[in-house]
Amino acid sequence: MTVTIYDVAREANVSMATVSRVVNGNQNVKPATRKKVLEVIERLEYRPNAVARGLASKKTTTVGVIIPDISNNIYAEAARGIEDIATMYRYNIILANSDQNEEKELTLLDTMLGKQVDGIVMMSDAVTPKLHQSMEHSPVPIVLAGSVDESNQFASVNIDYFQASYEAVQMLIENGHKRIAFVSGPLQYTINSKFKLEAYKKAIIDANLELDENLIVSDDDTYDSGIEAWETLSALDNPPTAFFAGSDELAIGLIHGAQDSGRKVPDEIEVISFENSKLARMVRPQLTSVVFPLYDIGAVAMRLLTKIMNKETIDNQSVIIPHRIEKRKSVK
Amino acid sequence: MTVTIYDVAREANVSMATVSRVVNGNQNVKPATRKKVLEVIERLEYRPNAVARGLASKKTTTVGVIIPDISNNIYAEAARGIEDIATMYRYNIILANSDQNEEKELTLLDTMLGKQVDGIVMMSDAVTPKLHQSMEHSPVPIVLAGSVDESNQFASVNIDYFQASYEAVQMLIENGHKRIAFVSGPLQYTINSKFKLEAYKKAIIDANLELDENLIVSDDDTYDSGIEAWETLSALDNPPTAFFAGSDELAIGLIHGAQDSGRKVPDEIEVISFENSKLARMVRPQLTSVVFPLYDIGAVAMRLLTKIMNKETIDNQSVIIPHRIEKRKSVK
DNA sequence: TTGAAAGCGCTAACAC
DNA sequence: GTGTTAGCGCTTTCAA
Repeated sequence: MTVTIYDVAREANVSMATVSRVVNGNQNVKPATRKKVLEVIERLEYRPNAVARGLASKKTTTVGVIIPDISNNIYAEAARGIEDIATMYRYNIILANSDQNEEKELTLLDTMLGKQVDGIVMMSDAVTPKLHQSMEHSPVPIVLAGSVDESNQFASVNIDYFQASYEAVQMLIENGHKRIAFVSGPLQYTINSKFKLEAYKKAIIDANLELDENLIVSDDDTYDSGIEAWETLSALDNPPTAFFAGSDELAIGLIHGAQDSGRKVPDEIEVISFENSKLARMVRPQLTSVVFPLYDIGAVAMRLLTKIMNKETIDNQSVIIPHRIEKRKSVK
Repeated sequence: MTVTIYDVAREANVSMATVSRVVNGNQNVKPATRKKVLEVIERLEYRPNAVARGLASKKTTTVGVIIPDISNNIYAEAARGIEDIATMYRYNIILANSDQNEEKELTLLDTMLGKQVDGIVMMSDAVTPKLHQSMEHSPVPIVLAGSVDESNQFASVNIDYFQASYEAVQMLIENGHKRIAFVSGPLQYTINSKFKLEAYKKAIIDANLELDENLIVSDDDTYDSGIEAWETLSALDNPPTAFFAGSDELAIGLIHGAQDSGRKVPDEIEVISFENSKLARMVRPQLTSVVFPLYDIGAVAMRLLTKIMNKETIDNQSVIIPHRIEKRKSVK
């Protein structure tokens, strides 16, 4: 029914081996033979079976991608970067959502390894010990994208979250603010707890400002949480006049909260975000934001993975991409 | 090196067939035997090779997903719906972006079929004749998600775009507007040209309003296009007072354009959108919008695909999901 | 430059 | 209940 390599071999009066050679671009085939085989392939509409090929060659030219949630813009952006580079190197991608749930992450890892992927790009906001251990046992290379493994044992691609956050808070400090809040996503996420928060604290302390725990709020990274954060923080006896938001949605929530209670941004209230998604330009005032270049991170991670799969020597497993702050109108 | 079914058979003193049976949950295995095998599997950390399994069984438990662009929220939402249901039925997903480019769509189809996917979910804003033909030749089932095939030859999941659009325009008409603009995404997309636009025209004509071609603007579905559309339309001698926007970004661009030139929404200008992404709640005023339930469409499409792959009888290949309009503040 | 043949790791009759 | 065996469709030595 389906045409196999054997069928074209027979029709072309050559052996399977020869057909295999022309299909795989092996040069050791006489041009005339190649031509003949190619014609038969065309005529029979032969399409190589990648599964059989994978079994024989032990390579599937597909990589696994485990991300928390594809419907979240930040991860979708990274996924696009990963897929673009994968395509460029002729890999396909098996994509799955973990919802940042350790058990799912473990199952997915196992499933993908069962499917014999040649490598894995992983995004996880919290590399737990168990996950870490499973990853160590992987027979194929894994690279972390926009995800921090504190043991520094895996290949990874990130920006300098601490430095970027420090600069963001500093910008607010330089504008004269004494009461600066940090409105964060989940503190279970390594990046939030170990970098953004720590950088916030250090910037405050370095500037001899009072570090007030009441000014640190954490919930999820959503718009509604931003609005809520505004409400609780603005109700303080001595409310903040500036905000360092962990995400664009949080920042927008904060801004809308402020505006809805008649405060002017940035005249009275200043907000700096950490993300710079396309949302940043779609609010008034437009967001000043640390740029978290997810597309690039995904792309670089995938490129790194191809190198490792290809056994090229890697100079640096822990890639740090340069960051910058995009200045717009939510900060003076 | 890697442990195979043969290794566990040997260690457990049973045949490969028996191991295969326990791995596949076949009931014809004595409990004691099963237990013994399971222990060996655990001890040896045996992980079945899905590629070998796929070659032998001719099923890969993976489906292909071809979408225009995963970094676009609308498609990401659908992808999430697809993946959730796929996971539920133990399928994995090979995801690829077509950029709505016919050639890429064709190549991707071919690649995925080569990888022996068991089925395909396809999103394409324009099913061209060539694409149509390739899809017809697919040896595995294909279902269209949020995509219209006018021949109605393939399984598909959609909403009633025409009716939904008609209702949207009608809402504006009922609010007394005489000059209503249609600000659309690309008119090459079937949904835009055959449904939204046609419904707009019919609603205008049915209400005995003047159908003015100057009020029909098409570019891409972006925020910036929305702003531009505002600029060109508001510069008209007899500018529109209401807008039917093809997407949330377009609607937000329109609103910001209006607000930036001092117009009040919805007091002076009313806008209704077609999408209802989470952006709809993140603008002031919040968007009134036709809801385009992409997550559901993806989920239902995948569910439909599982049924077809499973050779269940399908009562209706062309599923139409109910639609509704979410009323918020951009329309009075 | 080409062919023969031995797997790759598993499933699925079929036999016992 | 369990084992034997013949593939699944291809790659990859090894010879010629």
